Amino acid sequence: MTKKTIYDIAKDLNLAPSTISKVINHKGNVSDATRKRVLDYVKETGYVPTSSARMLKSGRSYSIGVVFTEELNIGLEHAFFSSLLQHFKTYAERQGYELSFIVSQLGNHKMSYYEWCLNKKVDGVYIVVGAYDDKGILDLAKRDIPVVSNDILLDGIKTFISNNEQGINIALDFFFNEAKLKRVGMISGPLSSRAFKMRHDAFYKYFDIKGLTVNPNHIVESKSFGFTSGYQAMEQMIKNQKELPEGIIVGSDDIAIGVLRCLYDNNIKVPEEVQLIGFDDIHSARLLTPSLSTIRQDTVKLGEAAAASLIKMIEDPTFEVPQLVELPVNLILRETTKKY
Amino acid sequence: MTKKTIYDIAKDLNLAPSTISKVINHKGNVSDATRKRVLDYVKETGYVPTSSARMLKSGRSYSIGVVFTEELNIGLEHAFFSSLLQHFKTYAERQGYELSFIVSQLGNHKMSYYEWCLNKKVDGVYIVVGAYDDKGILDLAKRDIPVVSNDILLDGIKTFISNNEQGINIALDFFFNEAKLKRVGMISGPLSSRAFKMRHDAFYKYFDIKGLTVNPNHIVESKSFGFTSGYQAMEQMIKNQKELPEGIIVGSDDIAIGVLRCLYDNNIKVPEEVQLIGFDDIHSARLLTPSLSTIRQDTVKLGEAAAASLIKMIEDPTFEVPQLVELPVNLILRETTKKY
DNA sequence: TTGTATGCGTTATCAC
DNA sequence: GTGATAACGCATACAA
Repeated sequence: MTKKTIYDIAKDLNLAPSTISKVINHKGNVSDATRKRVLDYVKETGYVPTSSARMLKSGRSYSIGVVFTEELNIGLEHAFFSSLLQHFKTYAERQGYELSFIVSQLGNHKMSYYEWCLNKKVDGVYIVVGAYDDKGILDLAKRDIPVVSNDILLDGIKTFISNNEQGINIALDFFFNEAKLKRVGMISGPLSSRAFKMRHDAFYKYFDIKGLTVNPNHIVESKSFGFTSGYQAMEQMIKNQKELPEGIIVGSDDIAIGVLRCLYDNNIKVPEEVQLIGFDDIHSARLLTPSLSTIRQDTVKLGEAAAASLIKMIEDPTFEVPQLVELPVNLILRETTKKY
Repeated sequence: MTKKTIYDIAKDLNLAPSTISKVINHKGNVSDATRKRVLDYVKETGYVPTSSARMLKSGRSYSIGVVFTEELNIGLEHAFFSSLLQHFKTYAERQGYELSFIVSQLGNHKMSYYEWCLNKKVDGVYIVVGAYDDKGILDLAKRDIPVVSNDILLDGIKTFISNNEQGINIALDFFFNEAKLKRVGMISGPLSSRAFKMRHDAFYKYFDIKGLTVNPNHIVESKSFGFTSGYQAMEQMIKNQKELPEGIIVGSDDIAIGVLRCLYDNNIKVPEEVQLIGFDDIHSARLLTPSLSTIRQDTVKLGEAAAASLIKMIEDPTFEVPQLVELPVNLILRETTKKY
């Protein structure tokens, strides 16, 4: 099967190519009769315009470039970001947009993110995960192409993230007001990551406002994003002193899973001796034993908000999107915290 | 910034557009001097050919369409398939190919998978997960476009999957020969899925060959793919009789996690009373407590083999790929089995 | 070795 | 309301 063109259609229908084009694009004046003839023919034969020709002519592509920086090679296996991408994708596709991963090599041409965008004529860019030292992203942010992100905070990029401070606050409120704990600590993620930094700072701010003092032995920074570094961070906290915190907030669920295992291996009962609250609510959080209490980020809303705004920006360049949108989170109480 | 064309370059350099094109595509005869002039200019200005024009002219796109059927809406959050996609993607990108999710609507045009492929002029198709009742996939398989899959078995699609029978065999060998168990059962996934059916059949075949008899009370089919259905399947097996199997093979890790929890809730010790072997080795299998023994599928090799073959098929249409390639699996012993 | 001309399938601007 | 016709940016056969 070789592809039909509007020329073929025009010939078959005894019309001019331009008329076909008008019908397909709902433009110009065409009589109802011919319109129907064309539409019927199109439906019957399943004709679809060739996008490359259309792109070439119109400069639009109905496609969105996706930047998914592969931190530590976890890439799409990283549950939280996969989920974000999943929901962004679903929303965008419903609006008729297609997603393409941005790559830095096409055929045998090397190129920057921005060049790639120019080249593929993508309408906008979605950064799921990005590194702050990624030159390509810095460059992209300065250009006039619409860019949204669920991760990175940068001038020129519209960011949709969770309200990290609120999350930490409700978790601490739980520990102090509900659970009436005295000793509360934190195992944060690597502070080079903005989100972890925000959670870490929110923790200190809360203590500050409430007039509490942070016990430095109860604060450990996990060196990386995963299980192993979480395990090590907890080991370190155990070594730090004899008196552990009664409650620990962990920077992310991924890290919390390592923390949980370390506690188990050291025969420290959760939640009886130590209560744990993670962050994210990744899929496996509820599957663990004990299942993980955590601060849930709404990946559906996060992904959809990013998608909706990007599409608006694309379709109406005058549309103003705030630089930063913070969505509320909520506390999910499971088995790593006690019932009150 | 408006995009430069080979025309602009030609003008700036006092050359003909075609000369520029030749240099860029490493074709035809160009003097070293002019080649260098052009190359330098290109490097300096960061010129990149417009892909739509190039596609329109050459009919190639250096891109691969991805079908990722969203079973039960888990989509990219499904750890096993995400992992497959991840590795396929990495390999394909290294070869200069780009991945695009196949959608059924572009702008305001509805279309079939195949029409989409024609439209986007993708060079080939990769089906990560597909449903057998998906008309679009059935249609695609009949066309002359190269299609590979890591899931679905269909004429016209080259499939790369794990050797399910081998997996079941080594697991059963472990239970019978190493662990010397007498009672071994299975909680299979939904048999409507080909892979689960293969694992289920391999189980029976093994018993048959060894002259063993299957205790029907020790076989349960999980109704779905996830935690909850695994939990329910195990509950049912417990209700079935007083004497549980000493060893259970579970159709997938996802299901096994539910099984594990059910055992925990019923105060049945793993691995002391019941030993468990899952299938897949998803990322979280090793993070559980107890960590899950499982039959590991090599998602790296699986994804890469599919990518490598697809690209070969694209670049050399005469290249013959076997209809089905089965890759070896291996048994990962963790904490849901005893040490021997 | 280099330049010219043509066409890929559309869309858009005009005449008719 | 409809139909020529010229771009869009590139690749390629062919002429110079």
